Parts: sequence; C-alpha cells; structure tokens
Amino acid sequence: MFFHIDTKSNAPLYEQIIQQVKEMCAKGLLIPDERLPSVRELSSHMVINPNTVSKAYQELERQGIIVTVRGRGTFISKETDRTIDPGRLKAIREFLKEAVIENYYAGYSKKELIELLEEVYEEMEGKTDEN
Amino acid sequence: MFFHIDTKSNAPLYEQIIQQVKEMCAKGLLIPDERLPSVRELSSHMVINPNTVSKAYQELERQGIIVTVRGRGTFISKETDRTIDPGRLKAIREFLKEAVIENYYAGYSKKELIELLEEVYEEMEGKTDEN
DNA sequence: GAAAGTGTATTATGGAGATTAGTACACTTT
DNA sequence: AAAGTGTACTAATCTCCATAATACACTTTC
Repeated sequence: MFFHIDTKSNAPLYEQIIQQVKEMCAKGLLIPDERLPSVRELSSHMVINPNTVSKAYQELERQGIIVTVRGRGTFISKETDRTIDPGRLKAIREFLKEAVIENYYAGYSKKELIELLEEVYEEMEGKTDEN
Repeated sequence: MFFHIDTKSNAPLYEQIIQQVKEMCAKGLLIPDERLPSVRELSSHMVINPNTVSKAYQELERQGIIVTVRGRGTFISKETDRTIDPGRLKAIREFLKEAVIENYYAGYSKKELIELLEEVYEEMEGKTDEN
C-alpha cells in the first residue's frame, strides 16, 4: 500500500507520491472509497516530512483524484471526474512528443513505438478501460 | 533558427533549449553539419546568460546531438549515433506511461491515444524515419 | 601579427523551490 | 477524555537555476 521514493530521481518527493497514486488508480490497485495512509503514517513510513505528504495529497485533491475528510482521512474519489483538467490533453500530447523525439534518437520506427505503447498498456494489466 | 522561451513553463531555460534543438533535429529542421548560433549570439538574442546557453550545448554534446569545435562553433553531429544512451528506452517507456495515465484521467480509450500518437507523428512532418 | 569571433572555465551572487522542523488548531472516532 | 485525522503557520536549510564579470585557448579573417 505504500510508495517508494527514488533518490536518484530529480523529481520532487511530493511529485513522486502524486505520480504513484495516479498510477495505482489507473492500474486499478486503488479503488474508489479506498483509504490512503494517513499523512503522519505515510510520512513516518517513508521517513519524510508530514508537510511533504500533505502537499502531495492536496494537489491530488485539487485534481479530483482523492477526497479528504477532516478527522477521518483521505480516500480515493468515487467517480473521478475524468475531464476536469482542460490542460490534460495538452499534457498528453507533450508526453507523446517527447516519446517520439527520444524514439527518433533511439533509432526505433514509428511501428516499434506503437508496439511499445501497447506493451505499456499491457503492464497496466487491463485494469484501465479496455479497447 | 532561434528558439523561444516559455516563461510560464517551469522547465529550466537550458532544458528548453535542449528540447528544442532535439525537436528540430527530429523534424529535420536541423541537418548534420549545420551550424548552431554561437553561445554569445544566442544568449544575447534570447536575452539570457551565456553560461545558460553553454550549459545546454554541453549537455547536447554529451548526448551526441551536437559537436563543438574550439574557435569555430557548434554543429549538428554527422551521424547522430542513434543508440548512444542506454537509458533512452527507459525514458521512452516513462513518457509513454505518463501519457497512458493522463489518458486514463482524460477518459480517452487506448485507440484514441494511439490516434493521438499518430497525429503527433504527422506534426513531425515525416522528416523522421518513415513507416 | 592583430583583431574579431569561437567555446570554455572560474568565482561570486541572488532567487526560487523543495524539504525539514516545530507548533498549534479543528475535526471525528472510540 | 484520548487518540487519530487533515490543516495552517513560521522559520531554517539546501539545492538548482540563472546571472554577472572576467579570463583563457583556439580559429578565422584581414
């Protein structure tokens, strides 16, 4: 249920938490109404500051991924309103563009990149939307 | 021939330069042996510090994208050794994974994501490897 | 050879963001 | 009442980004 931090990564700790929660949701490893570790619990387990965990949770709530209830805890949103963020499409294109550029330098073809994309989808274990 | 900086972006200036050079190479807008603006020229044109441009160029050379010649200038590599970086594949997978996750929250299907990838490829104007 | 233009190296400085630390508050459950 | 929840606040530290100013080694041009 907990997360891992990559000290070699240059990504901030709170962003790593955000990324992993979203990934687990997309994979179906976290389901609606499921409870996340409390701020203090997670921070002591990861040996990081509670503020850092709180910052991650607050951003996740801003994105509509989770819901926090005072005194009770934080939970995965019932129906993640899948269209909240208008900049989402732009972000997707950006990620794809970077993938294409790196793919160019790796010497792979477009076909191979698509196959790689299929692979990544497989790893998501079909828990996301099928087809 | 010059680059544009996005002040709204949180990406460092030197990374924006790197990204744009690589993108233009992949698009075929920069060809082997073509000369890049000199450090001083580019820095004064972009109104940024020469050191920042230099940092970008040095990282590009480390990746094998460009070659610098003392007293002459910096040029696009003849044959970009397309396999230099072993971490390249991992990077591609990471970009794809992030795209898939955001795609999930955008409510798009796998088919739609692949179509989006095709679109991004189109925008590269077929200057990269065909098929 | 002198001048102008190239990339590079060095040191110092300021600013922004990430993270930690400590404390306090409001709420809910038991 | 006690323990556990998220939250708010201030302060300090650290790292990275970017700037500034200067100097050096090299190449091309005149």
